[in-house]
Amino acid sequence: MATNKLQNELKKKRPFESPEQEAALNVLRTNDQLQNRFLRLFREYGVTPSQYNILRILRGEGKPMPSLEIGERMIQVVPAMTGLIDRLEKQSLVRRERCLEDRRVIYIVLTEQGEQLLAKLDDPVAELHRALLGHLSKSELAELSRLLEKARQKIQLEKE
Amino acid sequence: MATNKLQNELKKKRPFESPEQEAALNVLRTNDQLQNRFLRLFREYGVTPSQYNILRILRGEGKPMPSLEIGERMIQVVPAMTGLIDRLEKQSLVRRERCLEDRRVIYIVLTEQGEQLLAKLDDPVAELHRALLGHLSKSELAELSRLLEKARQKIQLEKE
DNA sequence: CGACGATACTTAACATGTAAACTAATCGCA
DNA sequence: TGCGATTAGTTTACATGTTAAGTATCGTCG
Repeated sequence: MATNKLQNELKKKRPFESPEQEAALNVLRTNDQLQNRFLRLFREYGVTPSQYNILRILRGEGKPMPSLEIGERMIQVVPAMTGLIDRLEKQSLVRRERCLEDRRVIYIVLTEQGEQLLAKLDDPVAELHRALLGHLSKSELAELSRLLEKARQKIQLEKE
Repeated sequence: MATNKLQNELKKKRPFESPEQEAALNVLRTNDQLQNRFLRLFREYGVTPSQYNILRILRGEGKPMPSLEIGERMIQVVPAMTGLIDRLEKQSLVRRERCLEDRRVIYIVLTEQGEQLLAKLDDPVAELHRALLGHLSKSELAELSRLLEKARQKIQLEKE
């Protein structure tokens, strides 16, 4: 075929220079659309995707964590954490607690309100995942995850 | 197996709730890492990924375009375009030109400097794509693109 | 021809992400 | 002991993306 879907979606006049570039743009575009949908869902509950991510990480860990450690599990660079935590604290979804043994460290504690918000979001989030990606078969989803994981291998290595 | 790669990467203690969620997080994480690498490359040349994207769209079109039309080809919402164009204009990579027939419309024109910057970036960009994704076979890349395109079908339908 | 709605774009206010520079506390080791 | 390097976190400055509201221009219909 002379043109393909993404090319058409982007109204590109020329074909892609390489399958690598096409795949990279597909990742970018799919991510943008997914993020956009979750952004809207989270907004109904007063949080942003990043804020939700932090709450999820805290719940997953099951106990307070230093903010840098949370940052490591996200893609984010350190300074972004400060403001993010500031806003979560303002909503009383987390609490800062200085570590007594090492006074440089500040633990982030998930509050009761934070737990409750997460609980309220569990079903809508799972449902949105299904609504957006449920038309792919289990084996397609598994293959997609496999390919994306393989894609990241090289990227991470180069990261140093 | 009890755990998988992404689960491990995220230091998650519990498995994913669904293959849909796992795939969505894989898209997110892969995108972040890809974007991060391109961010660094573009920065060496004084532009950001969004700015580069605009220049590419202009070159692809081959003639000046209204800024809203450029915005449509990106994921972006309208107001972001103004600042983006402002900064490109400050670097003399594009130029604003008011349309004489319809004075509401402002055409964005790729300048000679813009063309030159794009030309300088062509090789490094292609090379980075290969460096980051070249370890996937052609058929894997094709399958990845196919799955991502299929993933977007539902997302787009659900839009607005 | 003149007001009203639509269209193209801008402005403002805010959340996020990046880099660079800073502060405070701890560690290592002479 | 005590000084320099390291580590945790904050601040600042700026680019980007979002929503809501504003401005200018155009088209149309009464």
